[in-house]
Amino acid sequence: MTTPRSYFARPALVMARALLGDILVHETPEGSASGRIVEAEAYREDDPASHSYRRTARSEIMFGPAGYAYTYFSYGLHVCFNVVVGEVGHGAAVLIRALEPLEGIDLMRRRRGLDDPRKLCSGPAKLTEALAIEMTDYGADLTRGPLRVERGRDKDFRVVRAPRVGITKAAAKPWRFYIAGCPFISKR
DNA sequence: TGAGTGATTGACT
DNA sequence: GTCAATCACTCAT
Repeated sequence: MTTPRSYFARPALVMARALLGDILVHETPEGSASGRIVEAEAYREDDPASHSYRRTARSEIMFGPAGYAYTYFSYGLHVCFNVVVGEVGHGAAVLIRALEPLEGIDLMRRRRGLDDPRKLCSGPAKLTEALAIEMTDYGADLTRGPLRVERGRDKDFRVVRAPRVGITKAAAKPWRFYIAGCPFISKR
């Protein structure tokens, strides 16, 4: 299954909400793992909290075509995963913060060293570990291929809009979206 | 060339 | 609630 690039070429705030209920899949030699996106945050170039606030080598990919992976290394030990969104020339992306594990749960358990499904993907650096997403996935095409986003069928849920998590700049902007009542979102 | 910073997590008090 | 781990990136010398 593939997802058209045009799906991703919409503004960050629209996409942060639209991606909820979609499925993130990663197929590796160890097996396939996937999860339903239940929490996401929007980042834009006019936003001091965004890596694209300054256009640099690292953030350049956010200004290119939508539907590619932007991964970054955080706090010296974590990888976080973003979906590049919006029109070419706009530095926009959506940070995927939490998944509801669907496929390959035993594989995720092994990678995370945990049993509780609620803790496997309930944070931006947790889901990358569970799905084995690494810096080598920087720039991966998410419309097709081993690491991809598939459109979800069930979108029958209520969405909560709230301030983003863990940032110091522009912390008041309510650009975090998550599925109401979902037990798989990150806390705080 | 080097210091400060950070879209985090997990262990410990 | 507090704090260490640990490094790529950014900006200032």
